[in-house]
Amino acid sequence: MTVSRVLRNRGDVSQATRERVLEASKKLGYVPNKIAGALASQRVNLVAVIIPSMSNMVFPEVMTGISEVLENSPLQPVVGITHYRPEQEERVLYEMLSWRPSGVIIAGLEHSEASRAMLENAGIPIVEIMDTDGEPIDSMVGISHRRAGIEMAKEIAKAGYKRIAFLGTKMPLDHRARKRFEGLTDALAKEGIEIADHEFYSGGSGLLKGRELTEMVLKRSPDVDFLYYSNDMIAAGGLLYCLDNGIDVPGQVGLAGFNGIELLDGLNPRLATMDACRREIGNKAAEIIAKCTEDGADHSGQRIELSPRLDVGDTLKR
Amino acid sequence: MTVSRVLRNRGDVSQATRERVLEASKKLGYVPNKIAGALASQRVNLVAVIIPSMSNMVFPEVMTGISEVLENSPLQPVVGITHYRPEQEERVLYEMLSWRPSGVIIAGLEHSEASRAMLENAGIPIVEIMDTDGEPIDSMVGISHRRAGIEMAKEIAKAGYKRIAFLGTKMPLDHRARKRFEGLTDALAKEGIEIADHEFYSGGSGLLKGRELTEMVLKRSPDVDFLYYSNDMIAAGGLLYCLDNGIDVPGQVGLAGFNGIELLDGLNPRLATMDACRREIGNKAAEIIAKCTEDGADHSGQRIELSPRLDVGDTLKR
DNA sequence: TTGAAAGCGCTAACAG
DNA sequence: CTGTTAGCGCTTTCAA
Repeated sequence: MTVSRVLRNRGDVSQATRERVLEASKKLGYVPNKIAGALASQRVNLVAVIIPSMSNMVFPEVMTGISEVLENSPLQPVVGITHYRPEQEERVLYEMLSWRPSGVIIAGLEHSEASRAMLENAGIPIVEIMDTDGEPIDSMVGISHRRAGIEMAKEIAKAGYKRIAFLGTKMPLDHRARKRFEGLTDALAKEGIEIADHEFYSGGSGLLKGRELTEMVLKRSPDVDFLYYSNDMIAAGGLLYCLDNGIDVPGQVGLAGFNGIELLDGLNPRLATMDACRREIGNKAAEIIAKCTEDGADHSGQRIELSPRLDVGDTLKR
Repeated sequence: MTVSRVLRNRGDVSQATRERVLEASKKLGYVPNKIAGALASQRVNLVAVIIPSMSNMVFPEVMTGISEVLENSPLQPVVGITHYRPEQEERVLYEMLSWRPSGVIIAGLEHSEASRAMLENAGIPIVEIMDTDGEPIDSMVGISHRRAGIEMAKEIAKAGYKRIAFLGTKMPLDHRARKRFEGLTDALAKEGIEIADHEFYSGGSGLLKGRELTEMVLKRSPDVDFLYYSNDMIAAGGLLYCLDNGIDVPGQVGLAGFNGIELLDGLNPRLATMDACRREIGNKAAEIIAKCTEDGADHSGQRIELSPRLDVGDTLKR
């Protein structure tokens, strides 16, 4: 009835009735039922955001980026966590899609067959984020992790390091770390360098984990002269380990992380790292969805590749 | 019809038809419409989680705690971010409530009048988390930040520090930091000690911010012998600053943070801190909501106060 | 400018 | 065990 028109401020309501309605609804503490609204209008102002984890600092920042732009729109993000498990991704996706969101932002390009099918048939804008090494279902925005690995390899080789070790998360889980590893390996191979050692771990990433991994590798392969970590937090742990043990950084051993975590900016020496453009990825992804719902036009199939900035810091010789 | 029964595995369906339905729905890629379902059943398996921020490590951990228990239930968390702004909280809350969630978990005990009213009239279980210094609307689970401040003050006084400075977030925003500050101040007063200096900041907390604040305070008040920070990240920055500048910790200056962030476990020396029980708070809060929706019984009005564990680490004399 | 009526796609209660 | 029917609280369309 008229009430509905007032509350959604659709025109064609006289000032008098409008005020009457507003007053009454305030007095009754009326909160509209979006469920009924959504059902009737076939429109839901929700965007599903599906990410692997919330506890490693990178996804909270992506979320911040998404929220930033969605706050200037009627859209609201709803997050689902997959814990890097494809079955979980499938479940969460199914759950989310059954709410008929206006769009979905999902991390990664690798999905189970069922997940792909759901995404393809959802009939809403899909943005796959973080990674651009592969074919998106619809749009994608991210960086090339392969290229990130390659660039880092070039920098390491240029600095003259020869015995390089990789320390990172267990591979089957984290496709992006894997791609960086592959990029690194391939690019080093071109320089005639083979990975001297590697160590994979599972579980949370903290300074302590970084220390442990570093100690393990350095004890096992004392001749290693460069440590490439899959994230900044364990790299920072490694750095602290080296400092504590009188290892000259970057002279004796060079170090690099990944992500460009702002939190760690105050480290001394400054860690070599590569900014993964997390917030920007969130911004762009949200913008794509927002545009689609605003004008209803087709903004699908966008491919936005951002360029991670390499920061050599003080832990990589020049 | 029967399809609905199969998909919700309500009994009373023969094996034969059940399989037929399942097969058909899979082939058609059928995803049920929860909106319609929710409207019809007057039940929505969503729990609204309203928190101030996602970028400071504490709330992601609370979220993890919440997800952990909700994963074993039909419930799904939906997060809203307030950026520590009451108006934003009001907006987000209104938005969330209009989806008629099964419960709400909201950070803090301080809310605008409008927010309180909404919460009180929502007719669903409300759990206010993080803080127990005050009166909850319904249930609450958290720690007493006031007491945390008091305990830290006692420890500091016991260690013989006399010139204590507080470094933390700007007050009007963060009630919990304020309560710790007040607890600290009051307890120190009892020992005849007055806060020697304080410095408030706004914006993100990182190592760099910790360094800057610490430098500022130490230059301004060179006689300060203890620095109490409102979070571990800036405390860690302060610690690095002291180490870099040849300040003896904890001899010349003692340091303590707050939160007990696992990420920082590998710091050397180990930071004195207090575990804020973030994950456990998430667990308990989610459990309350889950119980309510499971048995429909009244589990309201619970008050769960957890005890933060003090860890003196190596940056507080003993 | 306002009111009335017809669904949106499901669930719940009941009848077969 | 299975089919039918009547809403859930809105939006939309159409008539007044």
